[in-house]
Amino acid sequence: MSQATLAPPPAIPAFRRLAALAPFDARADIALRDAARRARRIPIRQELLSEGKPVMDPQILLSGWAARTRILPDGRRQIMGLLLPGDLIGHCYQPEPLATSTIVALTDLEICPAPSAEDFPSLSCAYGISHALDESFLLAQITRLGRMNAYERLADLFLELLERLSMAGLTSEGAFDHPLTQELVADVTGLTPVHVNRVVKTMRQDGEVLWATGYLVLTAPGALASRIGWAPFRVSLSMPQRQ
Amino acid sequence: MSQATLAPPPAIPAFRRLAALAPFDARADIALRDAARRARRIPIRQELLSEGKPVMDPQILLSGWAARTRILPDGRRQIMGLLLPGDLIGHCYQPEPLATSTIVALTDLEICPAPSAEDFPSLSCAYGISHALDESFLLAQITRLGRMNAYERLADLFLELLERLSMAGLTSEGAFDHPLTQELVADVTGLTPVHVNRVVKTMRQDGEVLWATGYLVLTAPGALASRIGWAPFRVSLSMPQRQ
DNA sequence: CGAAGCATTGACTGGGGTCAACTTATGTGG
DNA sequence: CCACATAAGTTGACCCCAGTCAATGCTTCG
Repeated sequence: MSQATLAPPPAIPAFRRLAALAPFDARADIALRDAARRARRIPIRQELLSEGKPVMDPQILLSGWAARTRILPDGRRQIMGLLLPGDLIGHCYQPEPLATSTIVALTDLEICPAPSAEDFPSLSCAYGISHALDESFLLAQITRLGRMNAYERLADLFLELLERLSMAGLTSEGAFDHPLTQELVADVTGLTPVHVNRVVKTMRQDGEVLWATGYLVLTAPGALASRIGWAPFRVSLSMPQRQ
Repeated sequence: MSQATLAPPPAIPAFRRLAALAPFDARADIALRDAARRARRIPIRQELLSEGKPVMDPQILLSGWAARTRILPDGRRQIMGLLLPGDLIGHCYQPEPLATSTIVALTDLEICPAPSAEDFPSLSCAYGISHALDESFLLAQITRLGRMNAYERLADLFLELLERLSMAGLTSEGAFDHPLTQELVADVTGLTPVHVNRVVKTMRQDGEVLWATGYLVLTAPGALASRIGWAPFRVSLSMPQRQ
């Protein structure tokens, strides 16, 4: 037996995502379950990281949504990206890291300390890929804001969310639960809440989305993706392709 | 002597930047000079990385400017960020990395292989900080595109360039050389070339900038910074503060 | 049941895009 | 060294996407 024992697909969505990025061995799986037992609850609206302040030890987001935000002196707010179950928080490669953005809980959260990559080498691969994906989300966000119109921005964002949530097994048939208000979507997409509302109205009329508070359905994700030229994220040859 | 010998301030701008991020020892300095001797020239407009293709071994940009770009199916182009002397190219933490954006030379470049952090531990700190700064530039870019008007976008970009170039010693008195066309600035800031031209005209009339092809002067960087709420980048407590 | 937050809609405005013409560099070959 | 070609910068006229302002419903939850 030269091959390390792989853990079975995890039941916890957050860990299912990590395993989808790069399989890890049974030892790492045990460490993760153990960490999950020491999970901490974070109430909605609480800040996990504050821009300019030291960064906490690396954590895994077990459940709930969070946002990386920056606020301009005059109050304008931009959300740099959303954090979903299975995402990493506070993984840095520089010494004494300072937070470059504020992370705020959009729902009540569960987070747990991330087993260190040194102790569990089979996790470092998943961590590295997760990190690279994070960067890739930022690039997608830049393209959205810089070169897409309002309709495309919303569609592109929804497709990203669908893709990311599906890695954790949190979607079914193009549908997923979410805690987004139209104001939050506006702060992600660089629009105003009023205009988000108008665009959502159009998307509904087009039959592209069903949006109810807390719940979003993309009726034809594939068609929408090809219409706006959206493509899945790919940051490593070794990352398993989705079907 | 418990302290490692620190190298004197490097003469090459690219290395001066790295040393400014985190001091390294004489051994690393020698390795860098040695790498510089094996520098490669890249002609203008050549691609260093291509989106979706495997990433080359880690390199240091010794001289010249490059851009991280993404092109939408219909030809719209967005520049995610600019690469300046001393910036790192192709440093990834995931296995078998694939490029998430295309990197194209805006001028003739010199690049050299980056001495590995394993062989020269005193460099890993500078690499880590450089990596964190890169992310921080992406966040700045997102805020620019999402929540700033055209005037602020240009001012913010110019201040970022001034700050970054000054770390390599490539500025004097708010002035620096650059290879930017108004079309390139437009692709960075998410505007059209025509509108960039109009905004530059206003900035000239305001006395904020002197822009000639190849050369940019910010007449009062400090005042401009406080007017638009710009702040220097800070990603590590251990990173030396600028004066 | 009241209050606060969120969603929705209309009327109007304006920043930035589009189109097109023209001027000014840059440069390349004869 | 000039002639021509091409790229880059400049300007005006006009338009439209998205912002602003404001009023009105609709939930949700204490």
